[in-house]
Amino acid sequence: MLTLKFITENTDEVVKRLAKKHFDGKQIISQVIEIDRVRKSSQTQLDANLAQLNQLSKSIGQLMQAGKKEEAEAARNEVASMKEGNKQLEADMKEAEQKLTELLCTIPNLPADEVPEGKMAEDNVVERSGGKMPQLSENALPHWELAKKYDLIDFELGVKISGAGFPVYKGKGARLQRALINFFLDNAREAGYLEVQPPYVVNADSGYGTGQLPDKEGQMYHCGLDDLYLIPTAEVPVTNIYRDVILEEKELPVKNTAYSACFRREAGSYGKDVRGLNRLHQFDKVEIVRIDTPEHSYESLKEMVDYVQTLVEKLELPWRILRLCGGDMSFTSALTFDFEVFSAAQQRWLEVSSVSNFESYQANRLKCRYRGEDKKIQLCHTLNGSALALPRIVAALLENNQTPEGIRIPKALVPYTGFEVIS
RNA sequence: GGAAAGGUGCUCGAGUGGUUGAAGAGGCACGCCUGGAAAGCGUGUAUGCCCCUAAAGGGCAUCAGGGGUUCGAAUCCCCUUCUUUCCGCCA
Repeated sequence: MLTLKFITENTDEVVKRLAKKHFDGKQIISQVIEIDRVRKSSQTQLDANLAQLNQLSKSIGQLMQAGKKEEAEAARNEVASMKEGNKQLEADMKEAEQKLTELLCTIPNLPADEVPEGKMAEDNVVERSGGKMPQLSENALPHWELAKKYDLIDFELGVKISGAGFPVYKGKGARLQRALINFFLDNAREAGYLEVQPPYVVNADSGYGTGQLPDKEGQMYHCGLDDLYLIPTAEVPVTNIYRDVILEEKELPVKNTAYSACFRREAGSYGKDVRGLNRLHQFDKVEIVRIDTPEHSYESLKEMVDYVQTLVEKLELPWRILRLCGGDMSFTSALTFDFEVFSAAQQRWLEVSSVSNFESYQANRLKCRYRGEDKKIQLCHTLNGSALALPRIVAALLENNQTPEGIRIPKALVPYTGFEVIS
């Protein structure tokens, strides 16, 4: 969430910038400022009262020791009567605090200046693109047909075991998954990221820290008995490593990478979007996460985007990078670049990565801070990106590389798969 | 799952109702000492919020989290949670 300090000091700017995300913040922000005023005044009053109480209590101790029982008794009565008024003040303050966080959680992050205007996906700007568009024959198959033909993925079996969106990978299909995961992790490590293996279920505090809770609760699977959530991305457990942490400036940027299975309920999705591997309830992904200083975070973002580009290039896929417009970017992001690869048989672009700078929006919830060279403590910037999500990469690989002799595996991946062709 | 013991600052560790935000030790930072280093000596070493704000200063809260008893709680009581040990179960 945005910091109160920034909102109160830059009210007009905040309202103006939120408009780019098509969020009308005028009313809610004036509400925030008003409630903050209430909070401050009740705290000032309460603190003053408590100071007086503390003083009196101390004097009672001294009077008792000095044997002045009657004076002590008088002071005791005085204190008792003062306490009543404090209860109301305390309640006011707590209520204001709670209301404030609730409201702040409903305000999205401010888009960076570089975010293009726009309402929807069509308004995103193509940043750059590369790779060679494959020329497929007339009878080219979509990946779900190919998966069946070569017995790589069994969607029906997944339905039997769990439900739609939980495919079973088999044989070379399963080995391809494993190869991609290792390929991505090795590349990330070589690029300087520390590999971590996080838990796949998280508590509510973690969900709240990265912004999945409270508003996106319906997108996560929830284990009611233990009140734990299945992670929708490794971003959640990995970023939460740094919840309530004060880092030293010289430790930054922190660079972590993690493979995890990801679980998403995807309520409300339908049609061609969910065909085959296009949208699943469980999928594999390697994530990269960075914690950085405000001064360096955009440099980090650039490095991350460049890094992801090397992956799609090594996989020899036609790719493009989109700079998301204000209307299409996520609630918590300040600037996002999406990577898409072209799925030749489906004749459509598939999103395989989303690389974002959240600036201090996540860090404020996480209380992830750093101590600068000047000893001052301030919020970090957090960033993350997929590097990469597997299913749509697999879809594009299968479709684009189909030949009469079978499906060709890109060179860079062969050491990982142990085979050059799926036939 | 059953039983027991615990959770104190960067770390270890003292502290069972009254100037305890917290002894002591270690670590770390700075200074002195030194040709340099070690040792030694000295100083400093939490976070959030509020008041004031230029700085300085002051106040409140925080000894796992929440609630309670009390004029006063790290210290007593209740709930939650986590850790450790033993038993049970088990990849």
